Amino acid sequence: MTDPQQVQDRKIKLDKLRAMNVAPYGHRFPNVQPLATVRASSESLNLEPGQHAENTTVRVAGRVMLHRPCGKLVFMTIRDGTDDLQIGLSKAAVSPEAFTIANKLLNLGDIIGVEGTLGRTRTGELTVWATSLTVLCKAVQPPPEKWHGLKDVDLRYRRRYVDLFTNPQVREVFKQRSMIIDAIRRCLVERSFFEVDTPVLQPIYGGAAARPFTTHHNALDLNLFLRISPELYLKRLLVGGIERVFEFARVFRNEGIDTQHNPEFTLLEIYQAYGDYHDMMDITEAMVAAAIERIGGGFKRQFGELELDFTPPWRRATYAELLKEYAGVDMNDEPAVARKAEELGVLAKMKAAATEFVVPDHAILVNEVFDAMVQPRLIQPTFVRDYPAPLCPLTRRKPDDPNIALRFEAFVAGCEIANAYTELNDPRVQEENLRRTLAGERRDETMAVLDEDFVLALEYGMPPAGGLGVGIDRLVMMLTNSASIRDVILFPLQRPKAAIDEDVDSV
RNA sequence: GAGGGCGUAGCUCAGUCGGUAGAGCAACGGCCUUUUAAGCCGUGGGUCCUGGGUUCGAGUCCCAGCGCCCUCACCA
Repeated sequence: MTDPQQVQDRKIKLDKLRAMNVAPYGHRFPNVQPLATVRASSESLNLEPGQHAENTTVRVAGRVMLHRPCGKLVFMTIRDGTDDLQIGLSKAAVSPEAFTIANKLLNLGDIIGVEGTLGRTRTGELTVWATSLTVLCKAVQPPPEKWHGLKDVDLRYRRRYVDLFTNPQVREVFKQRSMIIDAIRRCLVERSFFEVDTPVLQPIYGGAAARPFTTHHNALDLNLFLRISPELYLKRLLVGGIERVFEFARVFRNEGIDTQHNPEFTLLEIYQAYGDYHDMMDITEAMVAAAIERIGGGFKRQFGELELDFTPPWRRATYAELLKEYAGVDMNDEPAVARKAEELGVLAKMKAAATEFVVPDHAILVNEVFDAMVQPRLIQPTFVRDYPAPLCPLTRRKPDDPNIALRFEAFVAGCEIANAYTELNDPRVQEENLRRTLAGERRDETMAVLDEDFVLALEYGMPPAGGLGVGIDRLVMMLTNSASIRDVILFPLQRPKAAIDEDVDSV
């Protein structure tokens, strides 16, 4: 396939540079100052418009975003990871080669290094007046349009590198993502939590209800799963005496993709020995507060049309209270729940979806009513605790009420961002629960099996503990006002284009 | 899985009733010493997502497919 005309033009310039003995792909360019630093430090110079400070040598580097040749002057705007800054290059002040390069051989998207002095133009624009110019990288692909940037959503994800250097607000979201994760990590370390890495490749998967990805190890001739959760390994570490443990776990779930689900995502899991789910609520609030303090913008934040208020403490309510409040029914009033479900058309919907329809029991109906009437209205950060036990078969029951599970979920903007339990540590009960759950699962090629080593670990003794999972991507969405999970994941999964598919097949 | 929308130059987008494929930016050549999405003069650039069909004639209408987005469903 022949190159587009603009790529050909740029390759011609590449050859012209080489003919001038100029390396189009440069090397080390030491001692550069970030553009934001240059801008900040220029304040103290109090430069007047038109003024030029001869004794202020700076070295900067960046990508050419705008290029304005103007006779015997060339103005450029370059961008680095911190800021944009204008470069001015006068024919009288640089070598003839440098002027030719700047005037004729540079294109938008090239990366250059500049040494020069600081000044302001007549209109007051801070400018590095170049004394020398170094080509650091000639770009052969043209960047997107300078005003609108890269808009095509598909291309933005497939070529995130272009998205990042053309759309600064995208870079800002990922910078905030990094700061959020760092703030959470520090918050946990400060509380004596211990960060670990547990296996991604697992011979037996567990810890959540989700379909896994499968893979294979050649040397061991072993089928493996990509983890759907780190839970069973982190609990082994509780047995091992790591009493406060966490992992930022990349997990993989072989399920649908939408604005809140990506096949791989980051799940923070935390376990605290001798604690329970109340401790996990405190930690959730503390982590989110630390994250917000780091990225700034305050506890009251815009999310789409909504204004969210993350000021701790968040509302803590029981499942039953919220059901009463939003659906107007008593959780234990079976006829009332059934009537409500009927009103909502839940049964009809379930009949339409199910292959073999089984009359749902009370807990299922409660759950349907909750999902339809309560969850979408949990806009402000809310902890929902004490779930109906049948909905959480693996969870410890409330000591004085076996119908209640010691679990909470945190919702923001109607979206689940955290899930926590007072963990079960009786190996016999845990094993029974696991077996019962597995028996109820549909048989297929990726069927879950009982992790007997996990049960063995519990038999050695796991301290009572609180456990928490936080959907980091969703939390980042909320805090950065991003509508789609793909906007907070650098390289979300996209179906490859046909040509790429062929390449894979031919290998 | 169902419904809806989108796919045209490197990028952002127009394209009327079916009648020779358009603009801005970018690119190329020229002019210009204070520009700010610089300006002026000139030039080149198209698998109109793919494949069929209807038609004298299809970017436009029909069918099928591919990719992406949205809503719903599924999935915790």
